[in-house]
Amino acid sequence: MEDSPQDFCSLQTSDWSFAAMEPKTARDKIMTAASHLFCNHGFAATGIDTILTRAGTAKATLYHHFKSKEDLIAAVLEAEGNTWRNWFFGRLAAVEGPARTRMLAVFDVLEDWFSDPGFYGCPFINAVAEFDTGNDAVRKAAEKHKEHILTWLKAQAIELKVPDVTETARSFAVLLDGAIVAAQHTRDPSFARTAKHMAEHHLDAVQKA
Amino acid sequence: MEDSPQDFCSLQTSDWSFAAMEPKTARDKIMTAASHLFCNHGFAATGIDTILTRAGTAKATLYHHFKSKEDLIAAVLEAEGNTWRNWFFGRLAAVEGPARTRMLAVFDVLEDWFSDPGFYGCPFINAVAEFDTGNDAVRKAAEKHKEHILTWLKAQAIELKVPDVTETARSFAVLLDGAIVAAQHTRDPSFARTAKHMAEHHLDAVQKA
DNA sequence: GCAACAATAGACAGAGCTGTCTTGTTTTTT
DNA sequence: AAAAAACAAGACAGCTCTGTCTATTGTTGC
Repeated sequence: MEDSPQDFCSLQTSDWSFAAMEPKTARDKIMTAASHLFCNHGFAATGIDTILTRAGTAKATLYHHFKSKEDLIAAVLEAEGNTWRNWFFGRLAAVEGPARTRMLAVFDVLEDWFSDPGFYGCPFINAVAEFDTGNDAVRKAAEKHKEHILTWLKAQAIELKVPDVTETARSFAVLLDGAIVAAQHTRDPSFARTAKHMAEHHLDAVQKA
Repeated sequence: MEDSPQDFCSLQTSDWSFAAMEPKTARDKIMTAASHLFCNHGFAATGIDTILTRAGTAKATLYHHFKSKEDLIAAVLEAEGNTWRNWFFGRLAAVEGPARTRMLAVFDVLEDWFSDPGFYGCPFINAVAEFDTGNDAVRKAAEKHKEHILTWLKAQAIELKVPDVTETARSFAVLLDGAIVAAQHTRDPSFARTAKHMAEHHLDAVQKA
């Protein structure tokens, strides 16, 4: 269970996670520690004291910034979502070429994500898996995250002039989730390429029609 | 948090879960209760006493049959896996027609699963999401489950004479995971059909080559 | 009938959990 | 320099958790 901060600090290159940012204020230190622990050991399994020890802060400080553990979980999820989406969409915005190329580049960026030694799957998928019916705030946060991704996908699909924009976005969403879970379970980043091939097949099929 | 057994008993028609079997021995009663609670509220969040109350058994009985909570979790996962695979592959074995039809029928059966009001996602995906690096036995159990599915998929792919059996099986696995997660998050069973369309596109693409 | 087993009921220990509170110190702002 | 905010350190209450243990009651096989 002991989880040395060292092996994590060696991953500081990973810029897709809030937990990789070097914290300045005590609030950031708490968020960073909580982010890492929640994502690697689960939300329920991570105690407040463990977070405090890792963050090197006092308990009163935590409860000064967050009114409860649930509140902290919500804050961590939101921060992780923001950081990840900035990273992900930023990478994609830099892709040159037509919409099809950019849309398929999704899976190249995914593969980079999967290849990071600190990859632990999608925090939202993991959170919903843990709480399921228990925590509605978590479900809503995950929903919002997925909505952001769907919106981006739809914008690309419109540019691509596919016949059914919504269905293409949904298809890509399924491939995204599937690749994430497969890569998380097997620790094999190449599932991103498997998903990419299917995305190509899908676009070929709907565009030639 | 209270979780009336009634609303669950109304789902006793769902035969894909161990938790839907009517228990006879005390051991079964514990397994059934644990199965339901673990899958609906998470593993860490479910206490032993909660399981005992639901099962209506004594604590000593639980620790007579299982040496620890971890042991119980392992047993529940194995039972859930067996029950689910029997149901899933049983349904598929009953499908008439060529291998392609049977392989695509995977997603029809999935949609039935997703449509069950008691659907909570895949226990193995949820378990790995919750424990991640924490519990190796859980990872191994999930691996074994995925291996069973991949084996079945490969057998179909061989019958279908696709050029790359392994890659087709991997592709279907990604679609499976993706559909499960998407359906779990949105509670929209039609993601199974989205996945099915992509599976068709994939088979079309690799078979015409 | 009797021995072996399975199950019940519940007290109990030891630990961990969340969250509150106090007291003092450091940092920032004005 | 003075006032205000942020933080550290840790005791504490109240609860829940896992797992053990004792004492007792059914149930089954021989």
